[in-house]
Amino acid sequence: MNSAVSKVIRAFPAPEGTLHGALLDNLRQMINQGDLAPGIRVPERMLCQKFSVSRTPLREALKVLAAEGLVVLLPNRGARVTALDEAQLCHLFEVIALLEAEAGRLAASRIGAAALAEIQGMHYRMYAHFLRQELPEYFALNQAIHEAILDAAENPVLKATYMGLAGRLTRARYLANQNQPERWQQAMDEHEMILATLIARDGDKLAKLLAQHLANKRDIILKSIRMSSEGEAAAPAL
Amino acid sequence: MNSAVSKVIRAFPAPEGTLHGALLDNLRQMINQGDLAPGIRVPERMLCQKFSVSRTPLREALKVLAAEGLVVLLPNRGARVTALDEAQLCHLFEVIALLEAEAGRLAASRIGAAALAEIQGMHYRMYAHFLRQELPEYFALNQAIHEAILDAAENPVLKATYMGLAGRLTRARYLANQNQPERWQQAMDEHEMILATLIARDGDKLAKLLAQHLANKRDIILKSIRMSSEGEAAAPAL
DNA sequence: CTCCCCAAAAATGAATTCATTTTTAAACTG
DNA sequence: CAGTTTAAAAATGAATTCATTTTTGGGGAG
Repeated sequence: MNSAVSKVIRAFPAPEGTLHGALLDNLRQMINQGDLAPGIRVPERMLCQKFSVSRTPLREALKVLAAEGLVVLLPNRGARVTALDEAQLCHLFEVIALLEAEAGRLAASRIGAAALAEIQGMHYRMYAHFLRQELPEYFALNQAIHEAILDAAENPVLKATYMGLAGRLTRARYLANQNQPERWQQAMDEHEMILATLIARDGDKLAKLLAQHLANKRDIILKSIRMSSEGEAAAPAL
Repeated sequence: MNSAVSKVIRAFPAPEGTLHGALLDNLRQMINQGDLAPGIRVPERMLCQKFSVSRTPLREALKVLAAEGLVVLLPNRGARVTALDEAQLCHLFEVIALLEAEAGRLAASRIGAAALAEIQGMHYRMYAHFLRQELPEYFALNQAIHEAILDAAENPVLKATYMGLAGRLTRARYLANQNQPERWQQAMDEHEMILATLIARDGDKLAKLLAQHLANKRDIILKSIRMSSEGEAAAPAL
């Protein structure tokens, strides 16, 4: 039922039965939840102890995360979580908006009745969580709906690319949701429009709505960053 | 001078002084040149011998290539180069065209005089190589020009995303160029139009031209695939 | 002759070990 | 006492080693 909640964002699925695959999931989660602060050095030993594995699979996982842009590897100086400054965030959103708008356009013409019903169902469940102000559940379904639109576009490359970039935003988006609950109602309204337009199969309008939805999200995140870095001296990185 | 020739397509630059970084370059080149045929198993030992390294850095490099989609890793069963079938190729082009069209739109408004002159210079050098029918040099400058447009868009995320996807096409594009020289003239004409439109700073028109340019490239590659897999029984993979 | 089963060989996944680089911290100098 | 130098400690990069899985090839049953 709530299987969408535990879904992991990943462009290319790693083998399930391997340690480095499991490590990828865990490290992603740690980064997204903020357990690994951006910018600070991440000692391999510590992570090895935490996950009870040797350095070999851990280092493989770090290489993959680096290839995805979630961490940066400095030669002989370890890995650190990528810090997202405002400029990079805007760049990320510029591309993500492009991809999701195109996905909406494609989805409007390609989506089938079953997938449409599925999205509708998720939408109403999300609405219920919104009414009860249950943020984690709302957040998960929100992501699931956007994913479903990407699925409906029926272009695996488009989806994988989107997932890879969206994964880099997960942490920022979650923080913004926590910091700016007053924007919640507006986001919910936008989702109502998005669903209606998808049902109407108006691809161009849907593309515009999704792009605007993301632009709003971006502004919220930017405001949230500026808020949280108010007292700190010139450290507006996330 | 001809530094563009040796340029490597890579979304996130790997550390230079490390073995696994150098291995990434070498493996990419081998894949793009067809030294590693798609679909067949790639024994680690063989590659270790070839590059005179142990399996540790090699396996790290393979994990990264897998994350990028250039190879697939089957648990306990090794790595193999990803085979691009027609459907995946179309999906790739759909996304790449989207990205490059947007890059063109952005570049038209953001590019500076110096960068524009640089592109013009590359264009004329490319034309010279076209006249002399020097495919490798033409090919390298062609890529460099498309890269320069991405640079001019001034969005590092857009460029990195584009580079990652374009890298997966390098092999196919090179093969198509070899197989279909008669299309060369048309591609050259299209580049003339693209340059003129960039100089005129007509973003919308440039976006359309680039999308069309890529659509034509896609058709050439598809035709080339169908040609080369004529006799073979249902093996239209690249 | 074909198919199936099983043992030997080879390949992969991961831990350990070794070498080099970086970090640290204390001692020394001015 | 501040700043520099340097030696010890720690961390990273890579090779080696070990365990498990898969592949392969031969022998036997039908």
